[in-house]
Amino acid sequence: MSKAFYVTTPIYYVNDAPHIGHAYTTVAGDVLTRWHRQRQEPVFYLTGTDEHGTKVQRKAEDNGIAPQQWCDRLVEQSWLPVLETVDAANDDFIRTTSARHRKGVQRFWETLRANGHVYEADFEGPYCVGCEEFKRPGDLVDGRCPIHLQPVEMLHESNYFFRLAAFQDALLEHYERHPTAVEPKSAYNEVVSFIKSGLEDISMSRSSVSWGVPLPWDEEQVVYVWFDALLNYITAIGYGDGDPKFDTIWPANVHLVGKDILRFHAVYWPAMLMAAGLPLPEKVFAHGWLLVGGEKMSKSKLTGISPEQITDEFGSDAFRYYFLRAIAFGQDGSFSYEDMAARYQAELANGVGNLAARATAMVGRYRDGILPAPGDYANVDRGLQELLAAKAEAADAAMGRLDFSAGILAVKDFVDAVNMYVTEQQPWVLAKDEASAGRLDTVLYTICEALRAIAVLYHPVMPKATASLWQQLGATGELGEQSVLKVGQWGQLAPGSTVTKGDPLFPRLDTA
RNA sequence: CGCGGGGUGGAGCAGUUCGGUAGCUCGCUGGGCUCAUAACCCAGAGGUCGCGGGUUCAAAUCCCGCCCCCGCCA
Repeated sequence: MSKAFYVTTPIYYVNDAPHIGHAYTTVAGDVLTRWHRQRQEPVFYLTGTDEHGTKVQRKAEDNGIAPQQWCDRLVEQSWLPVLETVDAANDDFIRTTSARHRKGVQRFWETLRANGHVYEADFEGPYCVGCEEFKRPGDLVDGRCPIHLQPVEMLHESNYFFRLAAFQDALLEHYERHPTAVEPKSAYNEVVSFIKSGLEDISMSRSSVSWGVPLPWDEEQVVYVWFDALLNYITAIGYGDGDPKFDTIWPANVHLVGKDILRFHAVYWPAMLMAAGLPLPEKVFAHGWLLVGGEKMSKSKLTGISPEQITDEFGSDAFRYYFLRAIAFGQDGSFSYEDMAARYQAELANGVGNLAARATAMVGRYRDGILPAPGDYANVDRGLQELLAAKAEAADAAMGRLDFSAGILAVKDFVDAVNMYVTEQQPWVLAKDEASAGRLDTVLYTICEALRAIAVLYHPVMPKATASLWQQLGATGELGEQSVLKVGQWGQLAPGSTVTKGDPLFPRLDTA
């Protein structure tokens, strides 16, 4: 069995309320994995929640319940439902409080300790509870954490340290050899310059925290939350039990991360893996932020938008389409309701949706809903077929480099070309003259066959609408199993299929 | 001198790696069509590419300086 194409999202912090930024990452990973599934590769898509740390513990106590109950509640009520909301087809959901994760974390650090990568030392320094991190004195602003603007606490601990500094050269060499291991380029440069600035050994345990995974060799301490959380990527796929499935999935092909957590994923994480003798992930991709009104969303500014607010109005397909289409992946992008509505109307309702409606309506009206066999193809028809092959190839190439907007644009170009083809071929004129019946058959077939390809190409992005289109075309076979690599082979839709005009794929918005 | 992102037609963005007709979506104006979700197609108007200097035959793109906006655990 060939290795699965393995994609991960960051594990989301349970205390946060899910907003469209989280959903954006989840959708990106979902589209990427669905695309690879339709390249007929084995795929594994993982997401989950990060549940340990002082903040969670305190929040639970504030609410008068045990931390585990607090986490359970948030996962059930907030995080799992979001996956439904955006129609994510993840293969697993890892929680850092699960037994398999704790077991894997303990096994991992036990191994590193046995191999001499962990040592004990005293440490004293300013600690920010918000960051769950010791600060360097130079980072502080007026004695406060520059991020949380809260006073720091001076903590003295006897901690265990991970020999991060020892991996500095190996990391640099790795990144020199693999210039696309971190993308986009700006993120790569940032990582390399950070490593070059010098790495220091880093504390991997906490004695002051109890809500975490206990060190196997010292139950008085727990694993520092980041060095617990990162391991989800391997504990979810069987690292803890030595499950043979692990080798069919690891290493990850893509870790999707926000640009803020780049350092953890592109410096600490590979160093940890090197220490454990495990292969490194092929790529860490740092995407940008979603901005609302030009600013980063935040709960305090009340700009955090929940995914439901959008899907309730536009549906999950439009949500998925919009964020990947309108924003260059890897860069910040601004979200606005107006832009979302405008694109929905123009590209989905008036574009693909309307094309499907005009096509199915004409087959219904002129051919009683039975798809005619095409006659001889004219040059225009062949031109459309060639365009499909070219655009399908372009879409695949774009998706391969996580350029979702270019991938979608390639398909959209084809949709627009088909709309133009309909206008130019004027089937309604052909229908008035019995002598043109053969030509009408060819034109109608061409339009429907083009739609078949559009359904296949758009399926990873918009699973629901394309399933409806597939059914309206009377196409056979499982849509999710249609190959995006062979989608350009003309003539896959069988003549004689029953074509039905269904409800609009994307109803127009009430322009109130 | 904390780190980072950005300033391109009315709005939102691409293009800057490897200088050479400034592109896309929406909006706007005019025309075509009537199969379709008042949708579709064509044409057009609209830009000192933040500011100043430099390099060059040629700069949104390279170099120097400056101004402004924004983000900092998705």
